[in-house]
Amino acid sequence: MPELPEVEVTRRGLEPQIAGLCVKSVLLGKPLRWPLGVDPQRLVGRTVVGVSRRGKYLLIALDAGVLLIHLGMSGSLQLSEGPARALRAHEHFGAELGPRWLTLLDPRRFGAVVWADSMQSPQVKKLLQNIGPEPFTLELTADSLWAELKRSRSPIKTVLLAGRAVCGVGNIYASEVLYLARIRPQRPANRVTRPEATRLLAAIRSVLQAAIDAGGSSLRDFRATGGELGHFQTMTRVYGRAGEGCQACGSVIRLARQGQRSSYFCPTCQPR
DNA sequence: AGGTTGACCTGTCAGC
DNA sequence: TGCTGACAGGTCAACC
Repeated sequence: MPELPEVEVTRRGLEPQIAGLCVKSVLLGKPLRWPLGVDPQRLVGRTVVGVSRRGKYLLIALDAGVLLIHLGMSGSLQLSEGPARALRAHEHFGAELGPRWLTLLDPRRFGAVVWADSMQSPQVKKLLQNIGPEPFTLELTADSLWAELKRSRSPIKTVLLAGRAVCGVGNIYASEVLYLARIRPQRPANRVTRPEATRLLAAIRSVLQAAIDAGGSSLRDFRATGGELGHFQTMTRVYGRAGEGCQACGSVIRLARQGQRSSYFCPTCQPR
């Protein structure tokens, strides 16, 4: 589930609540995508310095080392008051931070919790090396985005999901972004025009910012760290709306399969 | 090398 | 009610 907005909503909720707190205990549940990479006991005694984000990874910086957390398809972090307690169903990581208890709830277990001694560690570099520029950085421009798109003949939707041209755009927001930019998801990336690249970058920023402001999308189970549901899913213009009328022109929104993912688009507003 | 496909895992829902 | 298959927000290794 979690795309960049959900991860960012999580980060914003988490950082002020855990910065400065000391790790008192750690519990592990079933294995996730990768092993933790450290004896949980070595985390005990460390202090949280800050929480940042790179793409869809959350980075919890400790006074020694860093925890990388990925929410996968179904993960969310929950923070509650009170001491450590046993992990419940689908909770696969728990950390007692000062007076609080942080858990990763992830039914499908596509998520990850990885410890590294620093951001320079080979494992961290490997995990983060293929992540493209952050959507809100100034170094990402219509020109640089267009140059990246020129390099691929794959469908533009596929290229957005790959995260090399720009990171953080997942399956929901890719459909929304391409609708706003008026580009058909199936269009080969290298046939996106320069004016379209300008619209595309504006759409990426606009859609992701709106989703962050809305607290993310809670299609099934996403919740912010305090348990709040996001409501961007009620604001989508095409995602999940096959058969409905386009808000702009009234054409029937279509569903197409690309790879194993669903894409939604307006056949009139988004030319091939 | 770039592009495509399947695999990972579990829950939910529609259809029979 | 119970079974089966399709589908779900993301990567990543293995193949053409």
